[in-house]
Order: sequence, then C-alpha cells, then structure tokens
Amino acid sequence: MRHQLLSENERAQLAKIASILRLKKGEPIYHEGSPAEAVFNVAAGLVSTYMTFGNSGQQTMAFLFPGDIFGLSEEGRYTSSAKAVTAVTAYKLPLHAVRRLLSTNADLDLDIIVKLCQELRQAQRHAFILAKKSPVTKLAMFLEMLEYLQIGRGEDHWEIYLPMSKSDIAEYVGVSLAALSRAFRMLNDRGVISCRDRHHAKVVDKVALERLADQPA
Amino acid sequence: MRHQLLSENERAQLAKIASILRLKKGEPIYHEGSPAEAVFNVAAGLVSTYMTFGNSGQQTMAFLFPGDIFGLSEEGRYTSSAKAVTAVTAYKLPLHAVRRLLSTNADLDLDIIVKLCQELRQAQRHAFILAKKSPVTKLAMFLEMLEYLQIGRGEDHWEIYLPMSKSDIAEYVGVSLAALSRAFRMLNDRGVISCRDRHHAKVVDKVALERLADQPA
DNA sequence: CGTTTAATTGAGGAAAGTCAAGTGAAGTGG
DNA sequence: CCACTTCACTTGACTTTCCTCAATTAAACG
Repeated sequence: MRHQLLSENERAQLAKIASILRLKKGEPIYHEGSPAEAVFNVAAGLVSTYMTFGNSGQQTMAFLFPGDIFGLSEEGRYTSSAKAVTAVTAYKLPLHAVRRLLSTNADLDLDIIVKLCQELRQAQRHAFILAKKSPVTKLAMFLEMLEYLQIGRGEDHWEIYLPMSKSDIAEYVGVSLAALSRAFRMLNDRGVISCRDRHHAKVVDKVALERLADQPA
Repeated sequence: MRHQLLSENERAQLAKIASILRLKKGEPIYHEGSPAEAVFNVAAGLVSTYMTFGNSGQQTMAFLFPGDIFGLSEEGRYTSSAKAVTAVTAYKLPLHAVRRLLSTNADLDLDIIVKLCQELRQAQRHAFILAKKSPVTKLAMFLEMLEYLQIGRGEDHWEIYLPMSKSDIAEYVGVSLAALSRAFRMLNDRGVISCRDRHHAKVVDKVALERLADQPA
C-alpha cells in the first residue's frame, strides 16, 4: 500500500473541519492575489494552478491529482490561481482550523513535511521540463512524469491516463499548442507511444522515450 | 528584524551535531544519486544545486544563499548535485541527528514547514522564469528575484549583488551564455540597469525593469 | 444534428542557439 | 612590478527551430 498523507484517524479529524466542494470542469477555485482563507485537498478529478501574465495568457504551475494539497499562500494571499481541469471533488480546510490542528497534533507535522518535500521535488521536475528547448523532449519528460505519478498512486499503468487537454499540457510544458501537437504526432509516427484516444496513451517503446527525455536541450 | 529559521536556542542545539565545511570556489559538495547522509545549511558564500544531463551540460536548479538549507533527497539519494559557486562556509547536519532532533523538538517542525514553503515558492518562481522565452524577460525576472531575496535577507539594496558568474546565471535561467550577454547589454544600453562591475548591478529604471519582467513570453 | 470547442496542419518570419574568433580582466610567477 | 596565462565574457555570422497566424478537420455537447 502506498504512503498516505493522513492516517484514518487524522482524516476523521480533518473531515470535521472540512467542507466539500464539487466543481464543474473549468470552474475557478481561487484567484492569484486574493486573501487566502483555506487550503484544499483533492478527492477526485484534476486541479491546476496557474499564474496569469499582466496582459494575457497564463502559465500552468502544477497539476493536482487526488490526494494532493494546494492553496499555498504568501503573506495571506494566494500565490497563484486554481481551477478545476475536469469535474472535481475537493475538501476545503479553513486556515484557522488547520493551524489549530497543527498546533495540537504533532504527528501531522511530519506528514506535512513529507508532503511538502514531494511538492518541492515536483516543482523542480517541472522546472527541469520547462528548461528543455525541444517540444519532443518536453513531452517525453511529461509523459514519464505522469506515468511515475500514476504508479505512485497505485493505479494501473499499462497505459497513461491524461485527464487534461492538449492545450493544458502545452501550457504546462511551455510550448505552443501547435508545437505540442507536432510532438505528439512525431512520437506516434516513430512508434514510441500509441494514443487510444485523447486521454489515453500507451508507451510502446519505453527505451526510446527515455532516450528522448534525456536529451540535453 | 527578519524572520530567522531557527531561534538562538535551536541554533545552539544544531551546532552540537553539525560539522563545519569550508569549500573553495567550484568545489563539489555531493553528487546526484549518491546516498544522502546529511542536510546542509549555508553560513556564508553561494551554493548551487544542479542536475546533469546524461550526455553533457547541466541545469542549475537553485542558488542557495546564507541561511538556506539544501540536501533534499528521495529514497535515500540526493535528487541533484551541489557545488560551491563562491568560497563557502556551511554546516553539515547528519540525517540521523536531524531526525532525532525533529522527533524531540516540536517547535522545529513549524520552522521547517515555513522554510519548505519558501523553497517551494522559490522553485515555482524559477519555473516561471524558465517558462519565458525572451532572454531579456528572463534576466529581468532574475534580477528582480535577487533583489527581492536580498531585501528579505535584510541586506543593503541600493544595488544588486551577483555572486555568481554570467554563465551561472545563464544556466539558471535557461539561455545560452551568448544570449544572456546580449540581454545584459540591452538592459545597460536602454538605461534600465547599470553594472558597476561583474558582480554589482544597480537598477536605474525600476518601472522599465518591471515592465520587461511582466512580458508574456 | 448543429454548434462550440479542441486539435491538426501548412507557410512564413522572428528569434535564439551554435560556432568561432576576439577582447578584457583577474590571477600567477618571475 | 610586469609579462604571461587563464578564465570570463563579448560579439559577429550563420543556422535551426519554434512561434504566429490562419485555415481545416475532428471531436464533444446539448
């Protein structure tokens, strides 16, 4: 069994102070810069956090899967915006209640630290993807990352599940939608992956995928 | 007074279990994938963490200033390599001792959580820089980031101190050294910044710098 | 079944990367 | 104190590649 952030007991405690959110696809959760009143815990579906450029366009900062926590704030304000990528169920935990729980329940701290380390590594992985120049390399790394996370969640992994749209992926890896589309095509044509439909891709040639992901640029 | 990660009391406790490292410029500290035995705390100088590509070249993941902690590991192995960018003094804290301290000293947990949140935001900022396409925008964001950190450390900030070389910056923001050089030149020529020497830059036109940093691409 | 959204594909232009040569500064030893 | 070596950076010419824009096609949704 995989490592759970919270024990059953802890979950029960949190359930008392949490409210349940049910969100439709595309629905906003909070906006960058607005007062941070709560942290969230994804129960089902996919959430993304993103930062908007002053003018237009946006950079996706993270995808949050079931079990993930989001709602990081700085000086009482959210550092990024969040929205539901698919239909989402999430727990909303008021900050004051979380603080109270943290101060009385010492065991919780260690779990939180572990979770934060995971998120930190995740952010670094993301930075690593963004640093690459070639769309193909970015996509290869992204697919490997999703596969890795999927395994970590203990789900089936004979094929990779992609809950988000191609433009969502494009905004996460930092390329244009057109370039991402071409990258997908190239992986398909070369027999590296095989797409059953828009949301399911199977890795056919794992070695080739790794080789592409390890490219310097 | 700025927020300190550790109280004087906590510092004293840590001092007992820490060994002091003195490193020359360029000296390696640990290597990606090697067994993680300790975490480190920068006392003076500048450290960088980086990941190497299978073939050659490397991506700088973070710059660590005095007060920063580094040595993040996953499954007992360091997730990146670390080296001294300048001459460095650092405290080396054996993992077993840190664990013991954490389990007995509850106050420490909260400080660690705060610190991890800071690092997480930092990693996200880095990702944001890497996502930009224009070298000028990347450099502008990098300079703002350094200024911000410098203020956070409570140091003078009428000019920005750049301990690292231009190629170090280039590897952090993800552009070629040539492109970075051109970006510096352009900020200078347009009167946005003014470089006293290789390691000191003054922001002349803060508004223009912000405008450049806020560009979408 | 029609409408809206998502994705593909093509052509053209802008921009950064690479390569390579040259310049400047910093440190070294005589 | 000054040549000499080395390292850090600059600058130019050329090439590659991705982005932009736009026109189609395909898929999802009511």
